[in-house]
Amino acid sequence: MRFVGIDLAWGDRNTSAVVVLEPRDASYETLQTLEWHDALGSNEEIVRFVGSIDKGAGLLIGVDAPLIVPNIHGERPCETQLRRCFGRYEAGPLPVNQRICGGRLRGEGLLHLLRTTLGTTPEYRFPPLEPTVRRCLEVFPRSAQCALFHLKRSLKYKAKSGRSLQSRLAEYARYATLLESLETARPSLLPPSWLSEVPKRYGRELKRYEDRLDALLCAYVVATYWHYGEGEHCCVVGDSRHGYILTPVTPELAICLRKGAAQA
DNA sequence: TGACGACCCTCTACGTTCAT
DNA sequence: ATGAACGTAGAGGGTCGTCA
Repeated sequence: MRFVGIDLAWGDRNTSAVVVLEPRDASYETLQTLEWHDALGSNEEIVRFVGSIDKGAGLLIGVDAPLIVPNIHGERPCETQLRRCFGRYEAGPLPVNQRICGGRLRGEGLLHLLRTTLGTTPEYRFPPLEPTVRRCLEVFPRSAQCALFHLKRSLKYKAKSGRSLQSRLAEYARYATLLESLETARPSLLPPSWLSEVPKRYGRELKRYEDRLDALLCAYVVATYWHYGEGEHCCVVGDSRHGYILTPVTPELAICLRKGAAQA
């Protein structure tokens, strides 16, 4: 079984990062980093890289990018629902529609390529601990951070006007420390060696480090989902037809999301 | 109740810095 | 002097929280 996290750039100009996790032993309780790449270009390049670590058995991929976007205008129902519960944590998702993306949605292209090349489908329903499952699911790191690390507000490490480099570097260090703390979680994540090496200045290196952190978190999220399935640890918001987002949850967030689903 | 700011992420355009 | 690389500002859609 292998778990892949992809931080997918929306456009072609920026690079994407991929982190691959594998269970350390047959107990599946501890995950270790098998492989990573933080400067991948096209979808073809990404699929080639994922294909290079695929053993043909179980493969679960988590992508930080919209994969199913049928709506022309407005936002997807899963985004509305997610914002209602995560908005107070300043972790609401970006509304996505075909108009914003100019009708050219990179995630859909990647999903298609992964399906035809590696046989991973976007169907999110499968029994936990199924060792031969091959799926590709949309995940959202910002909500995952709030739920996994019990944050009151999302981490502010993204470049934004008025945000100093110093404050961003502090948030990166915090993010890295929080990811390291997953060593004592279930499943346990052995921190990769690069995790504590936060770049000290602006530039490509910092951007790629950021992508790697998000890709690592995406991989961990799908691994958690594989372990527990949908329930008190993880929720799938939305559906395969209108688009969905997989996110870890706290018990309070699970109640909020269930309430939202009942109203929808 | 309405207005406003903040937030999510990426892109484009433009200005600045650095190497050749 | 020139071009490449990089940083910054603002736009885009929709919702939530705060304040008047």
